[in-house]
Amino acid sequence: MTATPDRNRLALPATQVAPLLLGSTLTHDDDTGRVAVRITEVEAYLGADDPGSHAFRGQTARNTTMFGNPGHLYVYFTYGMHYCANVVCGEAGQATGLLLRAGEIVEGLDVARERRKSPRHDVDLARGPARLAQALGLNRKLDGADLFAAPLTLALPAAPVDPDLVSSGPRVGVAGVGGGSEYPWRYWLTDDPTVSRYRAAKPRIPRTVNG
DNA sequence: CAGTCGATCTGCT
DNA sequence: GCAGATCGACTGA
Repeated sequence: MTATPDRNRLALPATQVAPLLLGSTLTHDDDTGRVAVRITEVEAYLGADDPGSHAFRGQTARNTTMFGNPGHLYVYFTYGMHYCANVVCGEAGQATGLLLRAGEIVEGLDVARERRKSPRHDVDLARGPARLAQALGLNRKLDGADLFAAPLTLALPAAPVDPDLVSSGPRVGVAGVGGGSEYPWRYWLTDDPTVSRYRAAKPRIPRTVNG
């Protein structure tokens, strides 16, 4: 390896970093346990110009981390009960990042099972962004944390995986502009069993008031 | 397997 | 007030 730190390899728009992050390993090691996940699915968000991004409407208290330096973890709380985690990419201010959508538990299987009681199959432990965050024990306290320092370790592969093994398609859960095939910004390892099942983003139908 | 729905925080209107 | 980068439980085939 050259002297180029892995952090600098993240200082590009998320769509360019995506193939590099697939196959990488993220480890979280604290007093509640040590779990490592091999990333198999990510979703790119491109900052102020991306209607599907949290950064689209500018910087807020929640998304400040996205506007910072690459190589940090952006953790947000959503739907009243779930955490999701992004790897911040690009240069400071660009607010581009990769949502970690799915992975394979490669270390700390027992700890991951303890954190995620419901699934009957280990393949479901980190299948989906909120599940992955829960299996790794990620929460708002880790928002802004350095991915290359304790308690986190991000290990990038020496070289990106073979492009033939990578598939891409529309993002999940992003409705309207930015949710169609116009933006195929979801990337996954083809045929990997831990990749989350695709669900088309559908606008919710409001309940009728008069029941 | 596909469709539906509740849980309930955060930011914007 | 309301929609959202979701999940798990439930329903009907």
